Amino acid sequence: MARVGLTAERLTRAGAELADEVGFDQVTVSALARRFDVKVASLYSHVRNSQDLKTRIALLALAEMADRAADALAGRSGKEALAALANVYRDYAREHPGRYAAAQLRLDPQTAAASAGVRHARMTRALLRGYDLTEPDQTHAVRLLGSVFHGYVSLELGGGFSHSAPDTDETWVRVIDALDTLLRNWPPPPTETQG
Amino acid sequence: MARVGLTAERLTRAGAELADEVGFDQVTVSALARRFDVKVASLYSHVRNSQDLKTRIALLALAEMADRAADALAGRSGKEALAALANVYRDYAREHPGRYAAAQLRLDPQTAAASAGVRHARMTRALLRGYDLTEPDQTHAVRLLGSVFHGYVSLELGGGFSHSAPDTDETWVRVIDALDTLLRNWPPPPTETQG
DNA sequence: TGCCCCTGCCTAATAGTTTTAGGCAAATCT
DNA sequence: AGATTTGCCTAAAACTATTAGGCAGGGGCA
Repeated sequence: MARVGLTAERLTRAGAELADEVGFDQVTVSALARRFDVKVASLYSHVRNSQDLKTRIALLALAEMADRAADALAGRSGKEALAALANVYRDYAREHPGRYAAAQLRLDPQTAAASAGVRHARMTRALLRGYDLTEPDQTHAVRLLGSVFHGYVSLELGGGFSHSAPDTDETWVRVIDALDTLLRNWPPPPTETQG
Repeated sequence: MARVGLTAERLTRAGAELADEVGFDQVTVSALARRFDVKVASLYSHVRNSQDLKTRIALLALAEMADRAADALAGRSGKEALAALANVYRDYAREHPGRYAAAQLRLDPQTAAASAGVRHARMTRALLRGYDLTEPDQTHAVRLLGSVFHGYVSLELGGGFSHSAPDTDETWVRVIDALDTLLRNWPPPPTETQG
């Protein structure tokens, strides 16, 4: 009786909100059913299972971040683009900690390949065109940037930088500055050393 | 009957092994009881609850990593020390993915302050004495290194770098190289710009 | 050696989550 | 309106977490 109008999309969005409120690992089929004031079994017509639900939330988060990144990069290049992209991730994580955690979910290769994850990689690569890197070095740099962004954001979010001066905003601008410097002066591959 | 000899320490170690085998979030009081061939309730005399168990595993992992780091840093400085420390985290994460995940557990401030986490921060700072950084910049650099190490390791572990050439070992040495270069040429704080 | 007591592991019970199977009624189509 | 689809429900089984209380094994003591 009284159909609520559940769909996979509504469940995913509500799940994302729930994640931001109580943490991604607290997102449970039961909790979501409560939120819709509906019996638990009803959700299983729309999502295959708990894992499926979480995957959908992860994909939503990845897509949202990619959209923001695309917006942020439009019309920018060089350091400006670097800072804009960096801030996309950091801001998103602070506004949506649960979604950000969801985006870290390990996806199976098929799902990952079809996700917005590839857009992220492409955008980072596009950003690097503003610097002067040869092809293999570009990949190294993509990975470095991904590591710094993700590492910084997750440590900051996890409280790893708490209660220590100077504040994390200051560090953040200095880190971006440092990355910009580094990309401008990317060290050449070490020459073979003989044993 | 047949006392097995449970203690908090044995449970913690077994929990850590279990984490490495099946993943940290699959570490459950029930699974641990099964592993000791003991009823679930029996564990509750030794650990307060599931959260307590997980916290103990996290503390174990942090301590183990700090021990390895201390060993690795002994007698090294500069880039050699940087590479050694970086490899400690990466190697530990690859040998003990479950423990590494445990170490990411959010600890309450009290527990965190009493954990080996502070040793990690101290060692990173010690490493930076081999470079020429003023005090506030040292903190920024500590955070940057922590971000890169953690970010790289967790992305690599999560498959974020998979199936793309060049391989991740090569990127890793280039990233360390890049960090070394960066620390040698740390950009000065930007001068105030007027609006 | 025998007794006592403590502690360790047990049984029992409650509660929450996940998942499947099958039913009834509301919405939709003809 | 009648038929069909489909959305949400009840019921039930399995697993996890946690608490309360019981029994017996092993160490300490005479």
